Amino acid sequence: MPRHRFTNTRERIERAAIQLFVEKGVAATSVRDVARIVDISEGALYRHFAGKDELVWEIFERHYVAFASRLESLAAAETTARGKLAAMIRGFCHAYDEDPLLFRFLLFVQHGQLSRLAPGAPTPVDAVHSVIAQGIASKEIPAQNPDLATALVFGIVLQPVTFTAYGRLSSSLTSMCDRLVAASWAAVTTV
Amino acid sequence: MPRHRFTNTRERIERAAIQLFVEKGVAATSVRDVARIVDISEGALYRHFAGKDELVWEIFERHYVAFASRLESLAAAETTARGKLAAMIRGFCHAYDEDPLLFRFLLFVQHGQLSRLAPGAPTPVDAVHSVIAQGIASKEIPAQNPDLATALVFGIVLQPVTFTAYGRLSSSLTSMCDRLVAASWAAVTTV
Amino acid sequence: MPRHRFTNTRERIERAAIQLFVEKGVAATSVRDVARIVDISEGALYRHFAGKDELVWEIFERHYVAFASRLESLAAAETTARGKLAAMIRGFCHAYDEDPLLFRFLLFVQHGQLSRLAPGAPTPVDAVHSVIAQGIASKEIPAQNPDLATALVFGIVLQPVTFTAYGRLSSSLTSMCDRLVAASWAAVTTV
Amino acid sequence: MPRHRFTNTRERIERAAIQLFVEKGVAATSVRDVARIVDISEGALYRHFAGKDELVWEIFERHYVAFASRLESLAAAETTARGKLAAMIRGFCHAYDEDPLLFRFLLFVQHGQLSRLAPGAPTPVDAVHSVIAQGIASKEIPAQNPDLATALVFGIVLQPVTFTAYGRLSSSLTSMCDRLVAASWAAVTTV
DNA sequence: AATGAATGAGAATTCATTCAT
DNA sequence: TATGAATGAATTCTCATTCAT
Repeated sequence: MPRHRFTNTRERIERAAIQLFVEKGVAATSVRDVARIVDISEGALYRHFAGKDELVWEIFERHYVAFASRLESLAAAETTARGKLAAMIRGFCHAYDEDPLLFRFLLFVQHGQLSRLAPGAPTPVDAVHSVIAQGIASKEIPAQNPDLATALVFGIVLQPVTFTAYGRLSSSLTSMCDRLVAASWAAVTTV
Repeated sequence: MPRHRFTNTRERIERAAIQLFVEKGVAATSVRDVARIVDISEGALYRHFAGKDELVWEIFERHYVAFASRLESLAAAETTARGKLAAMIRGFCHAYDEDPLLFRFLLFVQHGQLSRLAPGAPTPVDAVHSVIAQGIASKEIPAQNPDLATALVFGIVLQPVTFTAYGRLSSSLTSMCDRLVAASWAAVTTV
Repeated sequence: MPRHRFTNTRERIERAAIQLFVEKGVAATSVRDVARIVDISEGALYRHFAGKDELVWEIFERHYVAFASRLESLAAAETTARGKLAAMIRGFCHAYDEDPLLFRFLLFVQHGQLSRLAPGAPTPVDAVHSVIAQGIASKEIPAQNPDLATALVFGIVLQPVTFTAYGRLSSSLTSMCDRLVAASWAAVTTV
Repeated sequence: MPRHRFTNTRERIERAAIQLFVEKGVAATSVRDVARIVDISEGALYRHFAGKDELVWEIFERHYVAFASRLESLAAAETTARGKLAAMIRGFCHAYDEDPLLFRFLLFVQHGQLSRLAPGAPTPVDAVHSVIAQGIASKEIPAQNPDLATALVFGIVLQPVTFTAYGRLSSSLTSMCDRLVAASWAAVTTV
């Protein structure tokens, strides 16, 4: 049975991969597992991706950079530090709710992939860090270690994702978004 | 090399395993890797641990439960919700600074191990959750979802560990401890 | 060496396996041994069989059940107990002479495999037992324990196979077939 | 804890080994399995036997030769071919009933051990073969291939042991002894 | 005699990847 | 593009055996 032209095989591979990588972890997911879900042969997968590592990397890179850019745009549309931070956190929440699997993929997989990013490539951490640093410079945020402040914001936003994955929280992040904004601002301004 | 008597092979295996599991991840660490560092044969390792899974599990279980108990003791020695929470966060910081590798091992490995814990076994999450729930009951902490509040505290405390692992923060957690306590309390009381 | 198309690797694996299993025993035959004879890599073997156990089982099951059915057909074509028994014994002899290796494989391997057979699956023992029980019911065979009678027949027919394997008898069973029939009948009717 | 002098460790090892070898097969039984049952260390076992192969061989050789001699004595005490044969078959039955595990050990293990026997060593097969050959010479038994006749007798006597192992027959061989004698004689004299 | 840690060879199995078709 | 047989290296684990104590 020849597969038709205009297939979306590549997308189906990415989707299956994301799912398995999140469910079982990258190392525990074999190329065979992915091929089986997509219902193609293992060999066929190599027509679309150079290898397993590339599969992980290509999915990661594209979405990670896009997400970072999106965060930067959201921040750029606001004028105050608090507004920028709130917009970014809302961006996190929406991104998670739009595609929880993808979000968790990016979260869990980054450990192994960050080192491959181009040196100047924008990252969500940079985006938040930059807003906080500017807020400190403009005195909107009290003087402090901007890296630690960034860590606090990331912790506040991402830990609920982890808790959700474990079933300790119900699933929508958007519904907690205001709380996360408030908590982040409180954490960052309480020195 | 003495063949036995006064040998501490088991401890050396645990130490090597923790190091490699943190550096490369459990899946990417082979039994051979561990044996090579300890400078014993692969087969010898199986005299001390029933298998790779057991190796991970035994190290995890012992320290995880011990840490949870320690947190509970620290909280029990305090009377107010804030005091309990502060004591526990200090407990986290000290635990990390005492043995950063072990702490990160527990942090990164828990995903796969939590399901093996005995049903009633105490966990750090339970310890913090319990203090927060009591604080809400006693009005020391405003009414709110205690699970979300717990997530906020964990995010605030653990994300700096992650940032430290990536070199984005300098290494001592104790030095930031007061800040983490303040940020946690602010996050939890700002609803 | 063509990589595939019109390949009969699976059959070659089965053949090599039967030979080695008979020569050295299942436990003493490694997957590597089999792969070496077939001249493929060990890994390649797993494309055709899920594992060593499955290799043994699949070969056993197919031929064992087929042989049992064949015996049943042979018996069904006869009318008297003696005729049925004779036909079955002839069936044994022909089966052995057709493919002595396969026959010995079935004989030596059954110990470990019988428990995996589907509960109602026909077996050669059942086939013979059934004929004997009917013969006793119809008074063609004197009243006696039909299990013991079945054992006698099996012993008479199979022991020559064992002796042949040890070189104590020359190889064709068919040539002794009439004798085995006569001996079986004598053993079964002498109470 | 030093074990006492006058131990019977060696006997206990043999007993455990026989049991495991019969239950699981020689190849599937590890030295560790044996040591565990005897409750000694693996190393200690090597004080009593040079190795696993020797363990099998020493148990086999002693009992096999003893049994063959016993059969020869039993035959020697009789004068007629039928009497000798009957005595030997009774010997088989008693040997089995006295120690079914040991009997089955000898039966199942001989395949791998017979080649190690000293060239002239007496075997049960030789004993029976010799009686039958003499019976043919003396016309007590009709002219025929004495090897085939020996096979018939062995089949008739040993197959019930196999059936017993599978639970298809109840356990005492002695109770069927007369029947086995009659069947054997019938099989051997019906040419 | 006995222990138990250690070895080293080898077992079964998995897996990313290649390649003829 | 797609297939699927094949590879070869690596992985987990077992086991008979040795040896210092």
